[in-house]
Amino acid sequence: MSLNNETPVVTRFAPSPTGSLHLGNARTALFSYLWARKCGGKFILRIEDTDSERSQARFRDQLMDDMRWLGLDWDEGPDVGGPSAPYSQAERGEFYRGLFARLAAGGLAYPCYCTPEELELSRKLQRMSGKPPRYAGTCRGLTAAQRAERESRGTPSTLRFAVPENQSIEFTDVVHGPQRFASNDIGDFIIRRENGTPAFFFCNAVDDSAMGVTQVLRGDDHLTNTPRQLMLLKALGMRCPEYGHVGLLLGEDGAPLSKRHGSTSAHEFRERGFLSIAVLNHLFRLGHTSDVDGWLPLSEMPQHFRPQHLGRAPARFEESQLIHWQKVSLERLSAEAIGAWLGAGDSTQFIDLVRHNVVLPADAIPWREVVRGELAPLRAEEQRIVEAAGAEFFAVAVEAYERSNTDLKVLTSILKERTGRKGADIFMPLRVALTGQAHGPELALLLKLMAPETARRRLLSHAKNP
RNA sequence: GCUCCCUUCGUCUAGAGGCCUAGGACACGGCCCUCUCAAGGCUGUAACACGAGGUCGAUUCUCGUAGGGAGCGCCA
Repeated sequence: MSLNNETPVVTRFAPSPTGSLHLGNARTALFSYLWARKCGGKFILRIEDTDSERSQARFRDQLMDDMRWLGLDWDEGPDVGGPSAPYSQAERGEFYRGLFARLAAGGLAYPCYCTPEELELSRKLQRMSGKPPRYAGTCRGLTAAQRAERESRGTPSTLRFAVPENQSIEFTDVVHGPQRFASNDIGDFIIRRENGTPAFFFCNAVDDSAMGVTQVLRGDDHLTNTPRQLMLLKALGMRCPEYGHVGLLLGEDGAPLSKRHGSTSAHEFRERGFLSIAVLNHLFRLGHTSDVDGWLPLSEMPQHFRPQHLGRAPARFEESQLIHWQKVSLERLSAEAIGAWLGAGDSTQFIDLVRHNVVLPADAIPWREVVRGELAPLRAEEQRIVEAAGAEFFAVAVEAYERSNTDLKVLTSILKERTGRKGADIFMPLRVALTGQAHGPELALLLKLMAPETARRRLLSHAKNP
């Protein structure tokens, strides 16, 4: 139904500010954003900062900054506000308290006085006897008197949701299709921690519902958690959103994308100089197939986003593909934009010269050195090219250069005439001697940009016999 | 251990019983262009995890097997 534009689509991205924006999260954020934009719906940003130990303001700020960098702007969120404010869970305590009271009053949740140590032990025992490590229900059957007794002693407690017995929870996942789980496989879970803060299963579900979210796109790792949230919303009589679980993002070795794979956060790619639109184009096709193969600007992605073509299988992130989109994206930039991207105040000629030989800003550094700095010692391969040409060749080259007025055409035609050589036999030794490398931007322009004494010195250094 | 999910070229994937001698993109190789690289054009190598079952016919349906992953947390 949502695919037919019948209901207004409201999607959200709900990160917890405990680190920088992971690529996998950036991808689900992109998909959620695109879904909302495709349907003319709303995209909400909600900060899940209930874990005060790990949540940090600087992470939240960086998260929002990186989202903006990607261009994924939100209609409602902690900074822009909206009808469901506040959008930081740390500020929604009052809302949660009301729901906790309702659940407790209705006998749908109960206080649990078990200590973490007891729970740990219980889990260990269950695991050892080959059973799923679930909450044993110790405190579920406590009488009012027993509870009162513990309360009077000041025993700390959590609040657990009383999972209904013998129920079958069914739902249709947007990407996985029909799902069915048995409530008996699910233990009573904590919805309020000892310190009074709400736990993920709870606040995540009730906020989605309360904020009017219609489509929740998230990682596959939440699929088996979904029945919990569905039961919770049902117990509260709240509307359930539709859920879609996207395959996880893996590293090149097939293991979940983690630090040891190198860059894993949007921020790291940003800092290395990847363009946001390159990252977006790559993410757009990881676990999603569009009806177009080519590069798309963000503004055109919504119309080519197809929720029904979201992938179930986990996808590997390969940097070589990102680099492809980076190259394509770079080609679309003006010289001014490339200059700003390089960030070194380069001349227009220099920018035009190197822009097709550069993937990241750092790649321009060697060419800057070629033009106005020092050459690194030649590597074996380049050394061979120079030696094959011979000292005599460079002696002629120095003379030719003096008469060429930095014009490569003149220089090569003199060399051609004097040495009888042609083509690559002339160009390659010159390229290597002048730039130190066998590959690179157009030599004629490079020569123009070089200081005359630099070029002269480089040619001369090969003109003498060792 | 229990529950659930996943499995097409190296990678991202198309494919929803005959259109598939399995298509595209990236990467890789070759050719053309060219001083080189890049770009561009042409072109090549390369995949349905395995086994049964149903069907006239299976990449597509069913069931197993194997491999991978997730969940079972006072993390989200």
